[in-house]
Amino acid sequence: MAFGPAINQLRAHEGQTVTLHGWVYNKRSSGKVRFVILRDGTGYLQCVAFVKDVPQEVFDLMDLVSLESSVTVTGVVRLDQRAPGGVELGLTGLTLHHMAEEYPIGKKEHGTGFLMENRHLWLRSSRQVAILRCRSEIEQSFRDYFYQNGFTLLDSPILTPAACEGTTTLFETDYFGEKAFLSQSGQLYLEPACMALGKVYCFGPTFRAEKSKTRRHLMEFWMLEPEVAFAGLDDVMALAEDFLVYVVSRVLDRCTEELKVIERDTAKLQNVRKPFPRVPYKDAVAQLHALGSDLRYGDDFGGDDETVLTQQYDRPVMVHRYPSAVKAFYMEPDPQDPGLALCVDVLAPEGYGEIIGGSERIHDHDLLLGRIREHGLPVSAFQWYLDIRKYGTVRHGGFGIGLERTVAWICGLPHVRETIPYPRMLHQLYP
RNA sequence: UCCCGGGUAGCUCAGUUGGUUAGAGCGGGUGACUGUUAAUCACUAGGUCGGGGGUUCAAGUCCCUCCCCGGGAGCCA
Repeated sequence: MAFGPAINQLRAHEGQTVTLHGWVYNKRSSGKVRFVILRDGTGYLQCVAFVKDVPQEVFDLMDLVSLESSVTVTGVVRLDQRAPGGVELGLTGLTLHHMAEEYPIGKKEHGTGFLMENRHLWLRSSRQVAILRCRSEIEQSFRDYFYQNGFTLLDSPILTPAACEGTTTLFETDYFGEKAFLSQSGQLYLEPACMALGKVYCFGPTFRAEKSKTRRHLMEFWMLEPEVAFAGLDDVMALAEDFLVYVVSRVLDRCTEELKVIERDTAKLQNVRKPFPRVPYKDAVAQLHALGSDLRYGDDFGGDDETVLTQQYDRPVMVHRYPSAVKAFYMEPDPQDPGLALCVDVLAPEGYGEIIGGSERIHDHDLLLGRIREHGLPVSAFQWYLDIRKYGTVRHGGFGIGLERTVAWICGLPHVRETIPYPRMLHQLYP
């Protein structure tokens, strides 16, 4: 099948007769003149015909054709101020591929429950198209940044024998009679790999069986994790900062139209420049106390605390050196204060919360062995992980960034469910 | 698991102190209209008021219970 120009390229074809394929987005009529709005995935095109200008069967079909029917239109491209977008098609031919049944999603408002049940159709709406284009651009920029900065992509396994971090809930599956779990992080596999390749990253789906039911949680989400040999906490923070600045500027540069459709206030994204504030945990706690929080020193931040704290800044905030007790077992203790971990959480502005968590990893064999025992983890299962500390161990570190939370923040969305084509949420596995 | 808020037409919702035959907008159908912009206008079809039980002369409305959905907490990206 020969494809004509895309709707968003039509302006260059003024005066020409073109043929386009798409779906009927809307239709209107006024007696002897009829309008069919065509949608092709790149834009919307008003197609116009007067009764005297086209064969009767074409004019009739313009009225009979149902919303979302698939059609091919032929006509002359012309500029007209009255057309949405300023370009329209003087329709001469209309052929029907399939007459759609009554379309469930109307032009008026719908509830999110109904839209989620019809996610496969909801994807066709202009807002969802714009969001998914932004996601695609963000995902591409994730890969491009690390490719351009000398990292090697290292795919980590999805089926794993045990909890990477021990405690949190995992999806269990059967592996020829043995228990296997869907991965919740590739980090433990990246640490050995960075000793082979220097700078590595992985990017893939991640699974958490936590029964979380909030606007920030999915059971299945995409996470990118870099890991760098010879890197300390300051290097990890600098990397996270440089990376986020790149991603945001890339979206501002290439997704202008999409951000307009979503009605994102891009002024807030323009602020995402170096340097990001680096706030020690203990200073953040003091700051929150001054703002009225009853957070206890030693506790991790709650959702409200994160929101209040990030509202004090116009760009992402890097909170570092949390108490070791609330962080993962593999994090290097701060030599200045061994009760603290050399870790960082990057909190997105506007109340979007944690999008990055990273740290310097323990590189001393005996210290790590002690931590594994303290956490009640089976030493034998972690032998390969401990091995790295026996053969030329070095300081190293990295972070993980959640794609969906990043998309939600950059697009200014109230809920992560719109950032992924088919969200997997608590009690929702359909469509 | 816990705490809130919901469930009425295909969709989004209203429904007073418990009181006659349960309403609107959108969508569907029929018709009108030569430049519509979520077109407009007229007419029309469309309901097990989430399920079960109870109180009452009378329940969409009050009580009990179960189911489902949404938001939040914990946990996390």
